[in-house]
Amino acid sequence: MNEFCYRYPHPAVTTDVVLFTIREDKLQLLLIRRRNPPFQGQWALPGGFLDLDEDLAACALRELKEETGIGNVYLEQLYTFGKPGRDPRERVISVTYYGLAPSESITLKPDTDATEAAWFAFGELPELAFDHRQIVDKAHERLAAKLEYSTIAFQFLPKQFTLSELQDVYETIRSEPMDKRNFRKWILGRNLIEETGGERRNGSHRPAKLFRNKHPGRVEIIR
Amino acid sequence: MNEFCYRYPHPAVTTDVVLFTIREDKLQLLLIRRRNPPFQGQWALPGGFLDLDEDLAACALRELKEETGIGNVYLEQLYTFGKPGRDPRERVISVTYYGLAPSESITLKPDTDATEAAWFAFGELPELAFDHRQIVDKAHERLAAKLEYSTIAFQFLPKQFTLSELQDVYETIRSEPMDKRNFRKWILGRNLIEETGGERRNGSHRPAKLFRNKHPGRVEIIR
DNA sequence: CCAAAAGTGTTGTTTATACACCCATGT
DNA sequence: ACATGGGTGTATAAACAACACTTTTGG
Repeated sequence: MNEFCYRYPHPAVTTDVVLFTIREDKLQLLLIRRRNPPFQGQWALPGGFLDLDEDLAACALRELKEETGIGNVYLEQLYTFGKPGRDPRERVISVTYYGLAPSESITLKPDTDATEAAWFAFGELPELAFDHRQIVDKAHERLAAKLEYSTIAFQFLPKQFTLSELQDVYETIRSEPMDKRNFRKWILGRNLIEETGGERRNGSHRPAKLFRNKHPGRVEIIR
Repeated sequence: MNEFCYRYPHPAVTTDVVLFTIREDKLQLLLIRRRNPPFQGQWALPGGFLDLDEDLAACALRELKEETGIGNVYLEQLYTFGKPGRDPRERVISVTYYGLAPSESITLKPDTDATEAAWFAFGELPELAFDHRQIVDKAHERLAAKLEYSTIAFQFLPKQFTLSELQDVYETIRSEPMDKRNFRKWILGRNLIEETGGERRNGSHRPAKLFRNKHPGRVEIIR
């Protein structure tokens, strides 16, 4: 007990993750229900304490995996929150990440750290533990900004996707409709995607051509 | 000695600051010479350990003040660096900030923590301690990006400035010349600045009109 | 009168916006 | 045949880029 001693006081360091996806044409994010105090029973971002031999991003990925079963997602460092008093137990610095996952690739497997993990529509979030509401707002702000000048939108989609699906991503996050012809002209003019040759038959209507990201895995700055 | 004990290991948390200014038509940044090991005698970013009751930004400002005598500058959180091994003593998480200061307002008063503080041209930096070179590069990248879509450039200038001075800021950071007429059309069309009515007589040539930022203190997103 | 930086418009090109109909498919 | 989402072009407006000479001052 209390065996880790230092000559000067040290804060605790955690990572927390805001993981977005798009389901049912809504922007949703992943929360876990806390099984321990403080804020026991309340919804919170997945996250936890940094291991001393572990990189920050690795910690974020590990906690996400442990608490929700989700791996293989795109994560990017968001901001570091550290106001004194944000955790009632001790001084905690939280290095936060945000991430995007295609809704297909995600299966929830809640584990020991959390009693429950679930997706919530961004517009219908419950009250969150700690200052997590502030973190969520910052993540949303960053996501919306980055949509406009990077290829981050592709991270919401599987390897192959239709132009309508891509447009849906933009419309959902911007929460306003876009003109179909202008959108297609714009995205095709960027030289970011190419036809796969395949098509998707999706119901009683004309099949849609499938596209792929020319530089998958990498989020690039455009404009 | 070793009186601060925890049940789990805690990393140390520091803040480091990349402070830019423009002098002699060059982008310069502020370094201190380390007076203690590790990296004793090498140049490094101003910064130091977080006090447990102190906000992160306050820590950055305090260390900057203590080590260089500079206060009252615009600081913005940059990124958090925490790779294991980046400090040979113990695990250290560094929450970094970058800042901009008008060259007029800065007087260096090196203090006890550092033997020396000095400005270096960005293109002629000495070898830096820790991973500070990486931090500097990230700060420069962010500064250059932010110049294009925010009003951050004003932070390099005093309250009143001429359009040529403002253009010099843009040209210095982008390191390429801009067309004078297009620049003036562009910046005046943003509705960000206004004439003060005064003018600056600066040598044997026509005096320049002085302008001021309409919303001083606030860095806004434009475009 | 000379040197030096301040100031000022027009034109062509590129990029963004507004807008409506036909196409291929499954039932 | 019809309902459904997929696919396509043109015209106008706005933003950007290229470009050179006159003005005011101090010495």
